[in-house]
Amino acid sequence: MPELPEAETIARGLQELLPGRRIDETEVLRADLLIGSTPTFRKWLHSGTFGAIGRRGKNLVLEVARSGDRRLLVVNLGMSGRLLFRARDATDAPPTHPGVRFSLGGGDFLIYHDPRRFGRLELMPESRFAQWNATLGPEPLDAGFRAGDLIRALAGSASPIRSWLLDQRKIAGVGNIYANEALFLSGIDPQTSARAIDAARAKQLHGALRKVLREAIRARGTTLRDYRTAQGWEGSYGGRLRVYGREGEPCPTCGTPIVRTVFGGRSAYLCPRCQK
DNA sequence: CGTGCCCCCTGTCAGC
DNA sequence: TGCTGACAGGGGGCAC
Repeated sequence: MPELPEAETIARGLQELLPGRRIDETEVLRADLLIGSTPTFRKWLHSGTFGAIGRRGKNLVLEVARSGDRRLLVVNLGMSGRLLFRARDATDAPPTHPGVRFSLGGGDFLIYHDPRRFGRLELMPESRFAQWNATLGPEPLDAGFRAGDLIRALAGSASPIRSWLLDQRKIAGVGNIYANEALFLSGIDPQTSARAIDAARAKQLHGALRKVLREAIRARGTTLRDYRTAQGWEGSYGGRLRVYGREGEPCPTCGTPIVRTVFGGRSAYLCPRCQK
């Protein structure tokens, strides 16, 4: 579910709510969501204090400090995960599938909710975090990520470009929605081999990726079904998607009906006229 | 090592 | 109404 814009939106929301809050207790209702031992997870977090909240790719990164030590709570939301701040005076219905509940004192909670349980939480010491961080590709919105970097990276791979974009080791944070949208904007067929994309087209792809990711962040992400911000709100980018989920609808550029194909086990949406 | 396929799990919806 | 199959934003493991 959540790709870079959704994770960024959640991180920004939590950054307003969590820093300085102490964890009184951690309840693990679904141990299969954790990487590592549940008792260690609970014990270490007990009396820890949240610091800065950020994101790496599609993952949320929550700093926790405890008696001079610092660890990173890394949360991957899978397809249906939510990381919700629930205030003491919340009146809406509580989450239906809570997996981990952090008591913040004063009756406030941070709740990890995940019906499908594809998500994972891992509490990482600094060294482990550095090792994990190194497995992920560059951040597409970083100023240091230049068109030239993308052009060089594409040259080595025979994979279809859509599959290449989904590989988190190549670029961090791009998922199926924004890969399809960026390929539409740059006029590239999703099945094109990565190394068959010339420099001019790759430069367009670089710009398109940054454009759609920035637009989506401004709209607080795309809610198709499960995604919610930390405050429980839906994202509004769904109505602005150009091709994703729009099989049979007219291409916004030329009016040709959008086509859905399946490869690599997932749907690709494209305009057969605009994307060659 | 790179790549493609299957599977993890639950909920929802279309079609019969 | 109720059953069945397809499908969903992700990613790890395995065979080739």
